Amino acid sequence: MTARLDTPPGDQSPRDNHLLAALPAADYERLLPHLELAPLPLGRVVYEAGGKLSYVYFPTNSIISLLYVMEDGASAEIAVTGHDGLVGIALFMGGDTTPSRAVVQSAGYGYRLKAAVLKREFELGGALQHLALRYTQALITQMAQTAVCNRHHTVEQQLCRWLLLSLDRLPSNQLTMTQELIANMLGVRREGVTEAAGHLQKDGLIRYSRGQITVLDRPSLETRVCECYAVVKKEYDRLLPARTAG
Amino acid sequence: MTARLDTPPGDQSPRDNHLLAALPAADYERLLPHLELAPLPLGRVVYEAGGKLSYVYFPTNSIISLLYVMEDGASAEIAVTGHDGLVGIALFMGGDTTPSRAVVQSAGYGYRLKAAVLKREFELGGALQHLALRYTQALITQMAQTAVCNRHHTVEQQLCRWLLLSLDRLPSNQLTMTQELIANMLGVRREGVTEAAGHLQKDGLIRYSRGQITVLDRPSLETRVCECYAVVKKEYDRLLPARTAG
DNA sequence: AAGCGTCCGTGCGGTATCGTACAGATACTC
DNA sequence: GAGTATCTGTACGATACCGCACGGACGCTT
Repeated sequence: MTARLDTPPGDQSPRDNHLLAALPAADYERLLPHLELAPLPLGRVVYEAGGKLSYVYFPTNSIISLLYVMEDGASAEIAVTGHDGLVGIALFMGGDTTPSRAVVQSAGYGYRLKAAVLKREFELGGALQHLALRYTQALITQMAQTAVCNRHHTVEQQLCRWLLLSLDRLPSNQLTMTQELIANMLGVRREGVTEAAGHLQKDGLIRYSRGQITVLDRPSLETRVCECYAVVKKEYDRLLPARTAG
Repeated sequence: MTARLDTPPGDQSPRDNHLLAALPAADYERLLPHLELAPLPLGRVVYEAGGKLSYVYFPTNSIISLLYVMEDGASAEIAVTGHDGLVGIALFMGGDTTPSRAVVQSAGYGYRLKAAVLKREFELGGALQHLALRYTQALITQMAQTAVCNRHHTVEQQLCRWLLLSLDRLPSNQLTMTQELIANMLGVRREGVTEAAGHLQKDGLIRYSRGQITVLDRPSLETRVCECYAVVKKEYDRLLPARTAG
């Protein structure tokens, strides 16, 4: 299957990203000329582990995974970002690079900003700095909770968490993702995902077919998920602005 | 056993903390009047999950664990901080609090700064801001690697990682820590730690007795540890200054 | 409509870790 | 120096997940 973008660029606005949407008019307009719309097809590596970042990305309707790939090829998702955040925190944190990789998990679009432009804006100490740092703290919570979840919870619980985190960053209740890929994200066997997803399907929570997952019963999903999801969600809600109107 | 501090306060200097040590004289002297020496006995909860932080701590010879405790009481260590960093990043990140707890894992001392003082200094956008942000990025790497390690590596590998991370933050090759407590940190059973530590002891890498661990053969520990330790160490070395002379 | 690649389901033995229970050993207390 | 609390070692069945193998189902291509 070819990775196809399901939304035409015409529908996009930088304000679809919650961080950009929360900027005061003055800051926003200062950045606007520098914001480039970037198509983000499934599987695109936004930046490689250890590679120097030349842009930060503000996703709109796409989802980006932060993934760590080990020496032996095994992998694990560290965190996930969508319209609620940005990709490339290492730029303003001062390290310029990270040991993890950023890869498009759900195709869509985002706006990107040249590294130098972002750094300059960040150094002003204004709204963008505050938003970026608060977002980073939310991201930290997500990573911490991922660590806890990896230690203590079952594959099925983790799958529920993963589905809900993805759903929160998508416009519909449908996502395009094979079990193989989910297994890579969760760092488990593909068969483990098959089994867990089978349970959820049998109980009517989701429908699964050849890389298309439809969530049918979100409330039930939330009863099966571990506490990790709620902890992360609550922190995001607390720390970050919801999407403000146009 | 009572928690006893094994170093008298007289030996302490704020410059023993690498972040404080890296501050230019002007910045350092501005902070100095506000720095209070704080004894940090074993087990002391520096801040509680969800609680408001009133201080940031700059450990000197103590080690602080960031620990997440689940609803059912199970726990997992998210990251660890010593003379290389600071405790309380939520203050300058803007969230004021975090869902995890900070607890003293190895007794010693630290210097603390009132929240308001730290925030003010941070807002200046000077050396402290840069150092704090770079440290935060290093911490993020540690958390990410903890997540990966929890997913993919054995208890023995994780124990080695944990020992090495602790050792790097201590002046001697000896640490005071029961297997029970280590198990809480790693989020595994106490018996799992007993078994793993038994292997290491049998092979002469460590000596273990009633809460006293002596590392006898650090090089061998480094051959048994998973890649996670080196990844974290390398990022800390890259991002942060080593201790500069007094 | 035949062929082929991808994706999903299943089965089975192997292993790491869990939960529980208990016994021995070391240090502190009185 | 007897008693007690704490810490460490051991054992054993239960369980979740792994590694591997293979079969079947779906969908695209020609």
